[in-house]
Amino acid sequence: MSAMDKITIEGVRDFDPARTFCCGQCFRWYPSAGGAWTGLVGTRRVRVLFLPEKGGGGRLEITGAEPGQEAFWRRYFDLDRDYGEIERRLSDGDPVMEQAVRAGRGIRILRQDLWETIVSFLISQNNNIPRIQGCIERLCLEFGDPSDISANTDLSDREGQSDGSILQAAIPAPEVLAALEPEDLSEVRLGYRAKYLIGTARAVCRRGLPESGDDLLALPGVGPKVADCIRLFGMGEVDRFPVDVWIRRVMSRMYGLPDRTDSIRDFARERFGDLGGFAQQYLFYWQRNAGKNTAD
DNA sequence: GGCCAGGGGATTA
DNA sequence: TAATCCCATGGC
Repeated sequence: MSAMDKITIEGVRDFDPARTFCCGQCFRWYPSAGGAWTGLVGTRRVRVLFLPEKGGGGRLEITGAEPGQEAFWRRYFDLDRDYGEIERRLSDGDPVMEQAVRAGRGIRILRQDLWETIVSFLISQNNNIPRIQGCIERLCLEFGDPSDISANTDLSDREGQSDGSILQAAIPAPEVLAALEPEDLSEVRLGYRAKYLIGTARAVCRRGLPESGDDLLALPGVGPKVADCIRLFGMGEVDRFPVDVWIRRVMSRMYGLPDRTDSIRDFARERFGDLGGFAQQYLFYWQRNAGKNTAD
């Protein structure tokens, strides 16, 4: 482990870190100085900077990543998938998606750890993103293993000053959470989600992590929406189209659909097919940033 | 299938 | 100060 651990990946195309980290799929990436982003993946804290080059591609610098781990990061950022092709296919013949893709060009679907994804989206239910992030940070700080920091990955530009309370520790292991009672989590302020988290941790300790998406619905606190998020972000099922209030809003407004989850999911399966997950991310980001868009 | 409590906090009226 | 909303689920 060196103070200068860094991986550089050349020839990266169709990647916009800010959009990727702000499209609702992940909660542990924060803006850093100079357009970089600092995040925690597993126990590893890294800083990511994308440097565009002439010709469309660019160079991805991952500070704090161990040399030799390039394959892991290529997979995490889904770098071997052709997102330019996905953006073209979704835009073709669909003026709504054309706009959504234009607003969200460069979004990638991260391949996140399954347990982290389960914990994150259990907490996310009926909740807003800043508070989800706060809950996760408090949970990790109190019960998680300390972050593995091998290089300078300070959060030097968050709200203008560094913040020593975020990205300090990893998501707690299932065994750790399974041993808790809801009152032990009171300071994390999860509300009614605390009992879901503990119940799910106990189920995972008994039966292991779910291997199929259909097994997710047996976990306490996991319904259709949360299961779709876990399948899309944690199990690589990129055809999943999670329907939440933002998606309902944009779909009913732009496609004239009735504001009902079932009909929206049916429409998405018909229209987007195996690209449903990508379409969902462009639409979610577009709707969330409606009115404050620079790319459109 | 519809209704509503569950927690908490930010935003809006 | 009160009402409303937020990447829902579970129980009735």
